Amino acid sequence: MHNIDTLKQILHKENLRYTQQRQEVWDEICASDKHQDAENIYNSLRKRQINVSRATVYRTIQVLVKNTLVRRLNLDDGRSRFENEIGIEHHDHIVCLNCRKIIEFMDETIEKRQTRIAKEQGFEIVRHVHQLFGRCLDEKCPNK
Amino acid sequence: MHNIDTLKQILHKENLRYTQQRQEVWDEICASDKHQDAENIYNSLRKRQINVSRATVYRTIQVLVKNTLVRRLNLDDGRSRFENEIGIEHHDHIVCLNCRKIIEFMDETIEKRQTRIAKEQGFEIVRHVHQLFGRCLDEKCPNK
DNA sequence: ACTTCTTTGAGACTCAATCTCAATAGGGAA
DNA sequence: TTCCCTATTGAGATTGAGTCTCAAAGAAGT
Repeated sequence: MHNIDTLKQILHKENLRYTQQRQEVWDEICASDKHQDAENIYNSLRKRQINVSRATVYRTIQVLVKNTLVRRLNLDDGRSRFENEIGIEHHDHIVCLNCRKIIEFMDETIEKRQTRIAKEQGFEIVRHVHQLFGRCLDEKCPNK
Repeated sequence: MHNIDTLKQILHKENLRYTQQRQEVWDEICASDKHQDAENIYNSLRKRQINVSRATVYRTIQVLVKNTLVRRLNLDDGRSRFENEIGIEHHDHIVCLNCRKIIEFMDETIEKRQTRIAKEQGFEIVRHVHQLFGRCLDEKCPNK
């Protein structure tokens, strides 16, 4: 399938070998639209009887992030979270401080303005972080 | 002076005692417009013959951040940086990936749009993170 | 199947940050 | 000022995400 080729392609480019473990880590990240951390990914794989070590999970994620198959999110809670970045349009995140629900957003005006602002300051943007932390109105949110 | 009263006020509100160490940590953060990390703050104080432990630096910073005398910045390099937040107008940051130079920016349009976007999604924003990472054109930047 | 070189896994290690607990020091009462 | 009570401090232990080490296992070309 498509995901296998994508992975093989970047591993080849990086002079790395195609292995079962790397495929499984990549599959796991693609399979979930949740924003999983490394430990979640490791546990999900183990639960499915797939032998893989924490070290391999972390090492594989590094390669995937470097090649923009995966995006690393830092939501200020001490661990990185990961999301599939292939075939996904760019977006930023709104996070509920109570229930940790994550909503994605994207605003063309903001994107353009930040590019212009950086340019005015003599910067060329490589990446950006834009996160809105707040409280949601969800029924199930402990917020009430 | 003004900074002493500010600190005494919030310590009183938090039912905490006013101590020399807490004052020194707060002074050190106010004294620098650099975005220092906890280790920097600790070292600066030690260099000035001020006895204070790492534990106290970290503990004091927590109180200052909780009471918005100080802002915590997470620039994705594994440690928090801190800046005085008293009497400073709100701003976000542009960071050079090569020389780590930090420029502050603020855009009213972006601020308003993000508030509206969050509201549309049923969120009330408590705080936000907006950071632009890129490469600067500075002469001294190893970027060249 | 053979050889070579990469990858893997278990556990050691790193590093920022937090915690522990005995010793120290605010600060109100007298 | 001194006493007393309780919070704070400091040194070092601990935590936890993430990285490193190195012997054993595995990919891939011949």
